[in-house]
Amino acid sequence: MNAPPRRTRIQELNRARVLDAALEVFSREGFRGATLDEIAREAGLSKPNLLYYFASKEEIHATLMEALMTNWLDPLAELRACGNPLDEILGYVRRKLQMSRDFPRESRLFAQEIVQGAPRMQAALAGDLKTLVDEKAGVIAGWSEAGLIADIDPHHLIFSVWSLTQHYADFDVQVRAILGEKRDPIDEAQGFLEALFTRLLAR
Amino acid sequence: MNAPPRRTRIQELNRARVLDAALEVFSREGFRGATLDEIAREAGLSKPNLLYYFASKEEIHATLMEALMTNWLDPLAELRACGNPLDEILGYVRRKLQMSRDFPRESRLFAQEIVQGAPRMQAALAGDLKTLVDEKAGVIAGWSEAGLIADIDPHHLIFSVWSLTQHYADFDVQVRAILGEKRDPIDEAQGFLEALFTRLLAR
DNA sequence: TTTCTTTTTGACCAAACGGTCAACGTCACG
DNA sequence: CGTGACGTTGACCGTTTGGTCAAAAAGAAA
Repeated sequence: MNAPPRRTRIQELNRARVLDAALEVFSREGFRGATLDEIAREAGLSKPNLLYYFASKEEIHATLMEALMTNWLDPLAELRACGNPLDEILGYVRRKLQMSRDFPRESRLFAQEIVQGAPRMQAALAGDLKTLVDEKAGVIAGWSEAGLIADIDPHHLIFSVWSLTQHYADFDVQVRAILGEKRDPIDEAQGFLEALFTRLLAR
Repeated sequence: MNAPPRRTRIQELNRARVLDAALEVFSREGFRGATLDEIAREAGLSKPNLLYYFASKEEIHATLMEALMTNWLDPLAELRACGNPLDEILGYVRRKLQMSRDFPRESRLFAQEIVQGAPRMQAALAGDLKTLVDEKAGVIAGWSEAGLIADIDPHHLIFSVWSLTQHYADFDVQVRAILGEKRDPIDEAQGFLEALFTRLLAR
């Protein structure tokens, strides 16, 4: 497929620094709102130096999105048809919620891209993502038909997992403004969401 | 309080055109990503003409957010303590979902602002919004204690309504990419969400 | 040390940005 | 019809934007 990158230690290090800085800025400002100057400053490099590692703003963003896509699909990919249905779905919810806690910037980067109409990700959505979702929706539909869980639309079930878990990363400011400083949103969400999905799926 | 605006017909019309164009562009690109040139073009005005009606980009955005805030709180404000608990909550869900259908741009504008850390809305979140949410959370907690609905955290219940309904506006591209062209997302969501909240709240 | 490659940077560029202004139309109303 | 307020615009300004480039500095290999 693609040839091995063949990178020096310095390249490895500085590319990583750029991508981390870009994640910070893109997830905060969106693609158009982000500037190379800000990314460079955040990465601790001069702008020309940054452009030595990545040819353009587009390329940085594309690199970030590509890496994100894989990690994003992972928690759903882990859902096993052979496992206990309720456990499998609750496990998926737990993994997604954990990602909202551990990778909120990634979640917001993804949210930014989708809210803006996914101008540089359409293909991935209709491709890999749809393929995986349809497959897992099939698994869930099978469980419903076998009477192992309640009879609900599997696609909308998956959407509900996404929205309920990602909400705690994407809308973090709002959640914290309402709950106050003393409460840990995601900690509380864990119990709430487990109860929600348990009740939803019970026969 | 604030003096009556005293506006001509032309002012009324053109201010409305600017705000509509700005809603389109801001909701698509975020604050920094949006440009006055694009808003002006979308509104069918020259840039200086646009700046005759609004002093700055900030002012357009602020005007938009202020108008949005009221409409955004409305569906929750309508929740009545004296009504039937399940009906009241299902009614709230229905109203919110209807807003995702009728005002997706407003939903995305709001989402953009929050995802970006609510830099020009912090006060409103911790103020009016928190006040209203806390009040209604109290009502719901009362229903729980009275044994009229299941015992769940009222704040997280409200978050779940927000995330599940707004998802269909904010992540519209993704939802459509997965469901395909022939399915009507919000139409299907109606039934799904009613089932979800009925099961969640049942004693 | 020498030589060659990789890395870094200050100076620079054209385009796009938010915003201004003086001048010029257009409108309502007496 | 005249006149004063309202509405519109082309030309312009200083700054920021994504991106370039030649030249210098730093590493690696001999």
